[in-house]
Formats: sequence, C-alpha cells, structure tokens
Amino acid sequence: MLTDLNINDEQELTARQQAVLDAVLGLLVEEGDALTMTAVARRASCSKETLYKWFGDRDGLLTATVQWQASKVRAGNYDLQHLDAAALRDSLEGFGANWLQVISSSTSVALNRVAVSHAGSGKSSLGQIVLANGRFAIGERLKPLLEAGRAAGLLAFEDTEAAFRTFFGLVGRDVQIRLLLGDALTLGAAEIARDAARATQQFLSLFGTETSRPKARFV
Amino acid sequence: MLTDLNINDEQELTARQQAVLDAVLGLLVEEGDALTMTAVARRASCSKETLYKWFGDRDGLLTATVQWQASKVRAGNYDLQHLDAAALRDSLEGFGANWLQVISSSTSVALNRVAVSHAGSGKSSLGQIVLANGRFAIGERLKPLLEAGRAAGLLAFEDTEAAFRTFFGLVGRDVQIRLLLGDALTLGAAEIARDAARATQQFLSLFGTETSRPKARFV
DNA sequence: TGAGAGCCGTACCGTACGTTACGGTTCGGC
DNA sequence: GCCGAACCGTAACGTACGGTACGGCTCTCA
Repeated sequence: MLTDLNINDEQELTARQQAVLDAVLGLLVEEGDALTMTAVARRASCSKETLYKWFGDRDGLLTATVQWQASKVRAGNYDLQHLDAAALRDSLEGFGANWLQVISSSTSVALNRVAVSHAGSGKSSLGQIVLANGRFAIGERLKPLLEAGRAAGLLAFEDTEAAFRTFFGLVGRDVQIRLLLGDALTLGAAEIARDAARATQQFLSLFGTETSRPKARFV
Repeated sequence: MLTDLNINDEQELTARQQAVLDAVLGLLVEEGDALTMTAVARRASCSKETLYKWFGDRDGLLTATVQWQASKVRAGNYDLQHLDAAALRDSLEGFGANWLQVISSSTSVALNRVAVSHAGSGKSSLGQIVLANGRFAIGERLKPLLEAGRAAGLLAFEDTEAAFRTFFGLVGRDVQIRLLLGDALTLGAAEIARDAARATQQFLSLFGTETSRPKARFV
C-alpha cells in the first residue's frame, strides 16, 4: 500500500509552477476545498488552460500542491552516535516540538482537511499521500533515534512501532483533531516547547531506563 | 463558544424522521460528503420536498444527522463511590475501549470527515457539534472519574484537563487521523481491549500513586 | 363518504463550476 | 522582421446538484 507513494519523487517544478502551487496553498488555507480553478488562475495570474496543461485536472493540481508542501517540510536528522540521556531528551523534544509546529500550522490544517475530505469520497489518493508524508514519514525518522536510544541502554521497549505510537499520542494528544474540526486552539512557541518537554518527560517515564528516567514526577 | 452546542437538546424526531437520518448515515458512510439530496430521498423512500420541509436545507439535514448519531452514542456513567484501584482501572479501561470503538466505527469516521470538510469551508458548525459531542463530551464524562480517583488517593495530578488530555492521547494515539485519512486500519474487539489496557497501564504509571501504580513495566 | 393534510415521485429551474476553446500578447530563435 | 511556442484572459459548454413546484395517492377525521 504505502510502498512508494512519492515520499520522494522530486518532480522538477519550474519556479513559475511553484509559484502557482503556493497560490493554491494560500487559497486552500483561506477557502478550503471550496477553491475553484478560476480562483486559482486569478490568484496565480495564469490561465486555466495553463493549469490544465501543467497539472491535468483539479485533482492533479491538488496532488501536486500536497507534494510540493511535503517537499518543503523535510526536516534534518539527528546525531545517533554519542547518544546520552541529555542528547536523547533533546532530540525527542526537538521532534515533538517540530511535529506540533507542523500540525498546528494553518497550512497543515488546510491540507489535512482536503485530504480527509477526498479520502471520504475515495476520489483521489490525497489521504494516502498526506499519511505517507506525515504520520509515516516522521515514524521512519523517529524510529532510528528510539532504537539508538535502546542500543545505548537509555530506552527499554520491545516493539519500536508501539513505542513510537505512544510518543506520537503523548505529543499530539487531541490537538490535531481539534484543529481539523475547527476548534480555536492556538499553540504559541512557548506552549509548543512546554508540550514537547512534557511529552518527552512522560515518554521517558514510561520507556526510560535507570539512567534516563526522570527522577521527579511531573505533577 | 462551546457553551450550548446542543449536547442535549432532545429534538423530538418521529420514527420516520429517524429512519431518514439513518439512511443519511448509511449514505454518508458509503459516499461521504458527496451524497446528494436526491440520493437521500431515494434511499429513504421519501420525497425531496419532505426533506426540505423537515430539515430546511442540506446543511440542516447533515446537522440533524450528526446530532441524531450523537444521541445514540451516549454511554452510561460509572460508580464514583467505593472507588478502589481495581475499579479505577476497570473504569479507565472501559472508557478507553468505548472511545476506541466509537472512533474506529465507520459511522464516526464518515461523520468526522464531513465535519472536518465543513469546518474548512466554514459553511456550517458541524465541526463544533462533533467536537462538543465527541472530544469534549467524553472529557466531561471522564473528568469526574479522574477527580474521584484523586480524592480516593489513587491518582496524583494537578490539572484535570491536562491529565485527561494525556489519557486521550495514550488511548487514541494515531488511530483517528489514520482512519480519517483513509488508512486501512482495522481494530478488532481484542485489539481494542488490549489497547485500552495498555493505555490505562501507561496512564497509571504516570499518574497513579503507590496504591494504584502498576508494579511491573509493560515491556 | 368526502374534505383536507401529509407525503411520494418526478419534472423542472437556476446556478456554480470543471473543462475546453479561442483570440491576443510576449519572447526566443532564425 | 518573421515564425512558432508558451501563456494570459475570457468566453463558452456541459453537467451535476440544490432547491422548488406539482400531480396523484393514502390516511385521518368529521
């Protein structure tokens, strides 16, 4: 299923095409799936004929937009050597904060909404693409860190996937569903940092070893 | 905001009207937001004129459907007296299992998808209604249990809301977003029970006191 | 039994939007 | 300067669907 849903097929887009997709992103944030091809053409100052020539149809345009946004989000990796308790904690906090920042951005909310809608009508694979570039992509990025932590004797778990999913739950909690459903939840930088620290602390309480487990409880 | 978004305004629906709304639920599961008024009328063996007379417009029909479904989900409450460690654990597991069952049902997935779509276009308050009857309703139902557990010396936390959100995250993890995005994730009864037990165990590890905290770690 | 209300089935209307077609403009190559 | 390609702006087409109107059927109640 999720084999090669274009996590990485660098489609070469001209600057002009990227500008068009950025216009789509903007409209998506403002109007959601209700955006019309006419509106896109107007916003991007291009003709509808060009849109169809470049992207095939409305669905192709949205797909290209999702992949374009995904290609912008790729984050850097971490140093898996020299892992001690402090470095592990910092990396986990970094992951958590980055993830919270992504899912709480208006762009992510808008794209996820569109993908969810389309997953309902089965009229495209936007949902799969978003999953592959979101939930599963960070899973693949985080798991090496977890396993390095285990190898260093800092974490104890059997199932890497299960451990990751727990971390995912501790970080995200109800944030994404609330935002998707339109709750007026705003996450500032300070709040994100605090949440990521809390989630990390909880995760280490659950999966840490003597050397990495927090001494104090977090109230 | 969320003050009185009809968590409970028992709209008296005739049996016929309920049958119509059940038809809408079925169509929603099958076709998502793409359902047409004509399709509803055909499925429910009623005329479009009747649909409009009863529910006003398409939006009113969907709103009534969401509220009708919500009214079916209300679960029973728990015994907050005589709370010991075992009873607390059982209640938490029951909550978790019930919640997992709800969010993994095709009906819930379909309704949440529709609500998410509409939240994007801002064309109705379906999102708020789903939030009020979903995430926030279970919050209000679970918090008394958490506070009773604290009063009985079985739990230790300061912020009830924060404790609830952690439980929410531990139970749901990535399930809801994956289902909404169309991942082929199926939760059987056994899996739900196991997940609820794991989440409860983890929650008690984090917030339990000497008398309720699990002795063993969960691998 | 007959009048009226409620509802079914269907035809109809208006509109919005995806898609296509086309005339006009710019620009690089010869 | 001329040609063709690419692209812009806009008009036009076809369709799908929300919403309305209407004729006919059934059931209730006086």
